[in-house]
Amino acid sequence: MRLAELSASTGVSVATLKYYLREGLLQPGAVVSKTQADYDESHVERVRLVRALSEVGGLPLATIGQVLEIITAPGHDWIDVLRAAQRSLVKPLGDNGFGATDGRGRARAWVDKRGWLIEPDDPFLDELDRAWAASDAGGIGFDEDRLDRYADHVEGIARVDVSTVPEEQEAAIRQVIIGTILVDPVLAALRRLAQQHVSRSQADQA
Amino acid sequence: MRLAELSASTGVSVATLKYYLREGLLQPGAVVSKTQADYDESHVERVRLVRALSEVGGLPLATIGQVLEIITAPGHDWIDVLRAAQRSLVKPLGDNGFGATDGRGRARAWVDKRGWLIEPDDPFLDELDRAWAASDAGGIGFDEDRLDRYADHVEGIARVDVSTVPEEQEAAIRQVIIGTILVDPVLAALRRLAQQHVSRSQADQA
DNA sequence: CATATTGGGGAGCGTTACTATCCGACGTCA
DNA sequence: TGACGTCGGATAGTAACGCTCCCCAATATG
Repeated sequence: MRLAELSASTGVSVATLKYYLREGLLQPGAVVSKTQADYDESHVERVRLVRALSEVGGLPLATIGQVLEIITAPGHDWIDVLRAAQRSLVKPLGDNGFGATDGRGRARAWVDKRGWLIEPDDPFLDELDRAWAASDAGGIGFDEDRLDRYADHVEGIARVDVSTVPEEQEAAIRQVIIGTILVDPVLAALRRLAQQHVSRSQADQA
Repeated sequence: MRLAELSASTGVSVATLKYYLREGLLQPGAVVSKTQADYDESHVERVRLVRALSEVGGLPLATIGQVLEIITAPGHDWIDVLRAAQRSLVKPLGDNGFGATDGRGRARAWVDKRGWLIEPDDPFLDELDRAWAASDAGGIGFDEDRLDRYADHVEGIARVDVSTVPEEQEAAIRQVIIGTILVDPVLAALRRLAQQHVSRSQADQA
C-alpha cells in the first residue's frame, strides 16, 4: 500500500500523513525504493487510533506520541503501566488559582475518608482538587455529600472498566490506556442523554 | 475596585482582563472617569467562572461567551434551556470518518432498545456515535453489553444531577449548564482514582 | 523515452489565547 | 500649579498547535 492508498483508506490527507510521519506518530513504511514505501493494515490502524485520540479524546499530538510509545514499548508490570499511562494524561497545568487557595488537599482527605486505596502522590488527586475547586467557582453547591453520591456510581463504572481488561499483557495495556481516554467521551455523552431521560420521566410523573 | 485590583484578587493578569473585556467575556465596570472604572464582586465571580470553564472545562473562549449569554439571558422554560445549553457544547465537528461509515445510528437504536426518552434529533446521539466509533477504532472491544453496563451506572449519576437542581429558575439554569460542564472533569478524575482503588483491592484479594 | 506520480522536506497559514507596547488622560502629592 | 506615576483603551505582536502548500529529484509507467 502506498501513501496515497493509506490516505484513501483512512480519509486522512496525504499531507497530514506526511506530517504524522515527520512527527513520529506514524511508523515509516517499508522502503521499497527511493520514491516508494509500503504501508499495511497496521498503519491503517495506527492512523485511525491517532485520529480517535485527537478528535474524540482531544489529546494534543505530542501527548498522543507519548501514549503510543507506552503502548508500543515492551511489557511492564500491570498496575505500574496503568499509573504511568494515567500520568501521561494529566495536563501539565501550573498552579493557576484553582485549588491553590481554598480547597487544597480536600481530595486527599475525602479519598481517605472513603477508604479508597490511593497513592499519596497520585496526580489525579490534584486533578480532583482542581475540578472540585472549579465547580465551586461555578457557584453550584458541590459538597462532600454530592461527591460521595457520584463516587458510588463511578465505582460501578470502574468495576466495569477493570472487569473488561483482558488477561494478556499487551492487550491489557492497550485496553487500559485507550479505554481510559476514549471511554470518557462515551460516558459524557451517556450522561447528557441520561439527564434528559431522567428529567423527562420525572416531568411525566409529575 | 480598579482593574489592577480585580487582577490581584483573581490572579489573572491585567492584560488578560483587558482582553476578556474586549471579547465581551467580562462585563465593563462602572466608568468613573476616562481613566478609571469600578469593578465589584460580580466581576470577580465572572472572571473565576471564565477561568474555570476555560482551564478545567476546556471550552474555547468563544463557546464560553455563548454559555455566559445563556446564563445571563432572561428565563426560559426549564427543559428547553437544558437542551439549548447542551447544544452549545457540541463540538461542531464535520463528518470526519468516525461514525460515518460503520456505526451510524447505532446510538439511536441502542437508546430505543434501552427505553430512554430522547428526541430523535438530539445532537448527543451523534456524539455517542462518534465516541463509540472512536472506541472501536481504538481496538478495544466495546459492545452493546458493555455500554449497557456503563449506562446502568450513568443513570445513577444523572439522577444525582437532576436531584440537585434547585427550584428557582435562574439558579437552575446556572446549575444545569455549569454542572454539566464542570462536573465532567470531576467524574473523570473520580473514575481514574476508582480504577486504581478497584484494581488494587482485587490484587489484594488475589 | 516522455510523462506522471511518489515520498521527503521546508516553509507558510489560520486559529486560539494571550502579551507587550504605546498613548493620552487623569489622580496625586508637593 | 506642576511634575510624575498610573490608569484604561487600542493596536500590534507572539507562541503553540495542527495542519497545508509547494518544490524537488527520483522513480514508476505507458
